[in-house]
Amino acid sequence: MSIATASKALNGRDQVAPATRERVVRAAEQLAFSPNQQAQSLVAGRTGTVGLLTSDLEGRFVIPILMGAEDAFGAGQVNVFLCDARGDTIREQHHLRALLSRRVDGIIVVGRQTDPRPTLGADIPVPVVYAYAPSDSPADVSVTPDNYSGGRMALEHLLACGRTRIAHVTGDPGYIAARDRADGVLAAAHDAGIELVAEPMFSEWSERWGRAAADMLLERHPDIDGIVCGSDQIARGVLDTIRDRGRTVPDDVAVIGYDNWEVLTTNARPELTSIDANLQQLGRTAALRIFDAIEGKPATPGTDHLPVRLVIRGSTIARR
Amino acid sequence: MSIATASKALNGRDQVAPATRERVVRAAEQLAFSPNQQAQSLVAGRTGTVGLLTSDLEGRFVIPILMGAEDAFGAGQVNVFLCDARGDTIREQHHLRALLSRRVDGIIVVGRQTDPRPTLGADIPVPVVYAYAPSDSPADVSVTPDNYSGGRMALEHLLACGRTRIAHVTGDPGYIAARDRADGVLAAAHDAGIELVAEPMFSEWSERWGRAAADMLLERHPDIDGIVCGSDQIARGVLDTIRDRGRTVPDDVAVIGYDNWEVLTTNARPELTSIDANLQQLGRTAALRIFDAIEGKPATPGTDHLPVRLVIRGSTIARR
DNA sequence: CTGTTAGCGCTTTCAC
DNA sequence: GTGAAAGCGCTAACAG
Repeated sequence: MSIATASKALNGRDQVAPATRERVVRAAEQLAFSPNQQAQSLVAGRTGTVGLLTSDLEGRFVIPILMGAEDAFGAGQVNVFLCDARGDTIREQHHLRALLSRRVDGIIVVGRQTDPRPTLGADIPVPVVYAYAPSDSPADVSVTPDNYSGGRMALEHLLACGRTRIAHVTGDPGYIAARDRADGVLAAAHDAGIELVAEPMFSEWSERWGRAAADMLLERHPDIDGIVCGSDQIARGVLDTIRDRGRTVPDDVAVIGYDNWEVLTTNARPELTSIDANLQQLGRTAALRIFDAIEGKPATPGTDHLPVRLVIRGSTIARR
Repeated sequence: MSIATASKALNGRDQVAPATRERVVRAAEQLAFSPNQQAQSLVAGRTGTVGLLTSDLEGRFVIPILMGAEDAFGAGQVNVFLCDARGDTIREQHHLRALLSRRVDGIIVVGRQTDPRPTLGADIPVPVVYAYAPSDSPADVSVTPDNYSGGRMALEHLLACGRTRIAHVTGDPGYIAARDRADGVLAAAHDAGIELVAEPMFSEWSERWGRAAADMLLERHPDIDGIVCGSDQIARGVLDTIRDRGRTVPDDVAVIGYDNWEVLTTNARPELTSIDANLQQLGRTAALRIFDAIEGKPATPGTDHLPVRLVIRGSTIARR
């Protein structure tokens, strides 16, 4: 029995007698034979591995994206190298080099904010897709959540709940995510022919800020009936203050968060309505882009803004 | 110029003339040559890759562990395949097979709770270390946080803060983590010659339960001055209720959480003292165990309980 | 010091 | 239908 024949038998090549194939398969099982992917890759010229290069320390964004990517690739077909650059360019270069020398078939770069990040450069010999944080080069392929639409969606939901005296409390204005969401909120208000009770309030992504902002809003606009928050953390702070001041949610004031971070939304009093960025879908899309590029399909460069979705809970519509 | 010589030059073998080496290195740079790890691994018999097999969907535990492991291996020296089995045994087997056929040098298995998990079996041809969730086979190597000591540490801290009328509110009694922590709390109380104001209260790992439990405790034991919580989520609920009932933290009641989950602890009012499981250290230790095993050092089977640490914030000691 | 040779484990022609 | 041979990109052993 030659090695070549065994190879054909195991790989389903059709130049093998059924009987022979049978014998080979049986033998392989007995020996618990598992083909050496290293060697297979060497001859095939592709490894079936992809690198995921991230700086998302907390893993809040990267994990759903990774899961989506795994889904798209098909579990076990493609494996993912996860590398954490910790926001350090040197370390990123280091990891990039390592990934390339391991001959990954593609690279997904995941940022921790939606601000554009520096491109890895055009001379990478494998396809690269930027997820969450788009690349600053229009020649690259990027996928990112549509924060503008998210902002719109949040405000429109409050309108649909019958609210008209609405404010927007959000995080660090240095983040483009904060500005995009605020733009969406303002545009939706404008389209509906209403004005927010106050200018959007920017500060930091924390519960503390949510508490402080809500305090001020309730003081100066006692008739306020809806607050769009730029993050779930801010929303948690807002909820606390409303409660402390003896008002109820959602009867007096409806509150909506952003990110749909489960640990925050489902533990809130009442549970928090929020905008979900569909990160798993984002990961899936990124993986598909890589896949297409590997197959040689021409990539459309530029940034794709993927749809987000509204998750309604008790902070905007009372549960009975 | 022969290929072999080039290889020697680039790998720092000492049988090359300095001038030749110089020439080779320069040429390599010009061509942006990066050696094919696949081929190197094939001949070396080891790949410099490790598999991280997890079922921790949220990534709350796995990310710090991954970071610790990366640290220990040295960034870029070893790369990590991250595979998420999603709590599904079939998928786990699938990933395991994929990892083995990729010839990883070792496997770290990360669970999402500290209850022992089924072993992958003794017939894996590479070293395996179980992190967070130990293996149920004493023949395996496991590292897990020392929840018992964590419970002790929490209670001792409240004692050190002068508290004596203390209760323990924790999560699902189906989790060994809940039981271990409770045992530690009780043991420390016993050693100090005090009794808890009530039996440890088990229910679920949620803020909702924390709120309900605190309500009951304050009702029945108005003089209570300290509460050890089994998780930060529970602690957040406890804090809310204490506040709602007009008592202050830490003056009237000191509260300590568990897990040191930043998003919960640093946003609390006041910020939450908590027990940190040192997961990054855990990851580092797991990686070192793998490393030793790869080097052929004999492994000590069994479960190692790694020390945890106390992180003091305003919920037990007032900040001025 | 340099180059030749063999071989890592596998797949793929291409004769037989 | 089967097997011998070449080669994927690299390193190690040995001759020159």
